Amino acid sequence: MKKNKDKELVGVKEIARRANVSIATVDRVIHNRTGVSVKTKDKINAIIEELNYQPNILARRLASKKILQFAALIPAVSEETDYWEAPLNGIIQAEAEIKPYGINIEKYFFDQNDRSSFVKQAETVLENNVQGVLLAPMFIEESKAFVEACQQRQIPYVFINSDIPNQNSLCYIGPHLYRSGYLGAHLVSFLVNSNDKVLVVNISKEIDTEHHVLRKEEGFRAYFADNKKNNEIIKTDIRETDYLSVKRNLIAVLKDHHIKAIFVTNSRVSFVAHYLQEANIKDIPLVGFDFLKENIGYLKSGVIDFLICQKPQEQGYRGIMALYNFLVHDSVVDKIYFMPIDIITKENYEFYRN
Amino acid sequence: MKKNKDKELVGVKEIARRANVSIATVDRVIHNRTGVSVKTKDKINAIIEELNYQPNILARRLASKKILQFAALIPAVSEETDYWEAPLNGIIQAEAEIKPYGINIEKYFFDQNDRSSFVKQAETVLENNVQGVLLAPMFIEESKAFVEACQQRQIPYVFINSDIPNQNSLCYIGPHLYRSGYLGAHLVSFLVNSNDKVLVVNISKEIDTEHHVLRKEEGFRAYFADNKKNNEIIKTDIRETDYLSVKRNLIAVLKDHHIKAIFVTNSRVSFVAHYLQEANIKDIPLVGFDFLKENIGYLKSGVIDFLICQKPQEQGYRGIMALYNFLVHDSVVDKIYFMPIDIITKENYEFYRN
DNA sequence: TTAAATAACGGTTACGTACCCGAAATAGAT
DNA sequence: ATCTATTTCGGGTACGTAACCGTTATTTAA
Repeated sequence: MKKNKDKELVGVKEIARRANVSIATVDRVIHNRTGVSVKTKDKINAIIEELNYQPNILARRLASKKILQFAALIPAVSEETDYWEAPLNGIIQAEAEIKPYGINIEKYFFDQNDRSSFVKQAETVLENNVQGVLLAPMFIEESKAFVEACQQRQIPYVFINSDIPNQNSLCYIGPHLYRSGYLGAHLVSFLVNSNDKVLVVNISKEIDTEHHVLRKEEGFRAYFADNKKNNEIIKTDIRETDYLSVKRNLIAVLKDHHIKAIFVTNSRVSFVAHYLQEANIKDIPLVGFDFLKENIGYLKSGVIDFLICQKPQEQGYRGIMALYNFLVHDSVVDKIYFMPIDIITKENYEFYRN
Repeated sequence: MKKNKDKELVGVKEIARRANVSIATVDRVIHNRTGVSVKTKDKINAIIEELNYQPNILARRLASKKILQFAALIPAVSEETDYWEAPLNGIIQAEAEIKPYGINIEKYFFDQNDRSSFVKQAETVLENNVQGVLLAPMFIEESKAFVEACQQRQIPYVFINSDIPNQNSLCYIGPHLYRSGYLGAHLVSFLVNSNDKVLVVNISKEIDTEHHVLRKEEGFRAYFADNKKNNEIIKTDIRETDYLSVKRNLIAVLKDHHIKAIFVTNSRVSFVAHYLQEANIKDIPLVGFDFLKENIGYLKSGVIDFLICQKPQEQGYRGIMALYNFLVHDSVVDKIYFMPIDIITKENYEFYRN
């Protein structure tokens, strides 16, 4: 079974010749359109199989003037957090890369704090008939409804940043939340002694539905349990995302407990850092998430010791490329692609790429 | 100055029409071939400028049957270390991605311990006239000679894994050695107390010329100096890369000094781990480099605490893509692309991509 | 002045695929 | 058997660019 390296320039023309039919007929079976008898269809398929025919993508995309339309349905960058700037940049990067090959990407932004804005944008996506969708399924039920509509229209869709299992998505690209919390605990354990009290801080308007926050905390606690560390773990939920609320809450908790390290389960860690700096508290190590500008600032100044990051930009990039590879090269894509769990410190942040 | 979004389908035909010349003439000035008067040439160039003409890559690569030949000149995977398997995989990955667009990559392997094998392979590259070269310039002088030959032939070349500055390479893609040693020291500092003795281990046949090893040690020491830590830093150079030599050396050093942590400056850290395990030494933390199978084994079992890694696979991938983007899309590429300095632990290694 | 060489350019085909349009073959209806 | 549908298929053009080859205009040499 030797490879036919140099012989791999078989095209529809050769297939047509061997099958004693015209190019048009071959084209019909390739795109399994109607108008071909079963007999010739089988014959042509056999030849395609035998020759291991690979369509020339260049010629294909050149000939078919149609350009593929992708939709990216993600949260808008808000004043609250510019986290979503990163995935957006990844999407833009992918767009630049595959635009020459006839792909266009339309972005649809919704408000993370407003379910209805998601629904509205989702409807717009369906109206502008697109061939592929990338979305951040933050609102579970609404997302389920949306992807069902996609399924009916045979539109493939990929999830990024958080997953909804068993929804027939083309794939999920994002973090393993539990394990990132687990790693967070590992890092914290470097910074405390046994029996030191540790504080977990959740800052989110919708803590109960935000699986991000919940699963990370779960992983965090699991680490201490698994490693038989008996540090006491205090926890505080802060449901208002403005600085003053965070501050008020922290003052109360730190007064009640002699905390030796703080773990913040999301990117709002900069609020905590802000408070620690303001209160001139220097002996409480701080670990949090995400490569945001403010967070990096506190990392540089030493207020934050570790940031855990999961390449949000690459998530956007890979999400688009998954659609592209599936639709254009029709290659198979991994159902789940967990992003690496990166550890950012003062010493390596300048080399990090989100 | 509004973008001409929908109007971006100007081709040579339109240019020819506006310039009152034939398509062929336009083609001549685009590829600045001879046979065009200065006057018409200028006119056509002006129109190209004005219309912001972007050649259609699909049509271009389809029409010009010529396929670009790239050469990858890297060390062979040896029994000593399979480090170079990773860059090779990255190269193969890039190859698969751009093969449909008419790029072929020939791999040339040399023996890291044999300069002459490098020279020989380099000559072969020059004979098989290629359009772009990716190389690991391990042997400085020989590499300089080679890239000079490339320059004469107008062949662009990129360095990976280690750099030789001021050699007009298209770019360098690889680690910042000094900073990775610096980070290594930071990690070690988590594992020791002040005044603990720390051991630096260099394992390499050519320590004096291996800037990898040297610059990392430099960065390592700098961290302790910068942070006013007065841990004593012992250092041992092991110039034989077999396990027994390493073991003998370690026994001697550990007997003379009361070492509290070990930092190995390259991927041979598994030898040290092997010894620590064999000797049943469990209280000496170990930090080293690279995501190799043996290293990961010791990371899992807890003998190695941290691995620092710089995505060798991605280095290969990006190196090829730099050539591709330069030659096919003629886009500008960054002169230097430092890889992120990744921290691998027991908790996140499964998600790491080399 | 004429032939020859060179410069400047146009016509045309080819690349591999998509798809329209019409022709031939077959089937069905009367 | 004749006529109309329908199925099945081939011819041909288009996509945007590359490059060969031939033609005309211009210059140089003899």
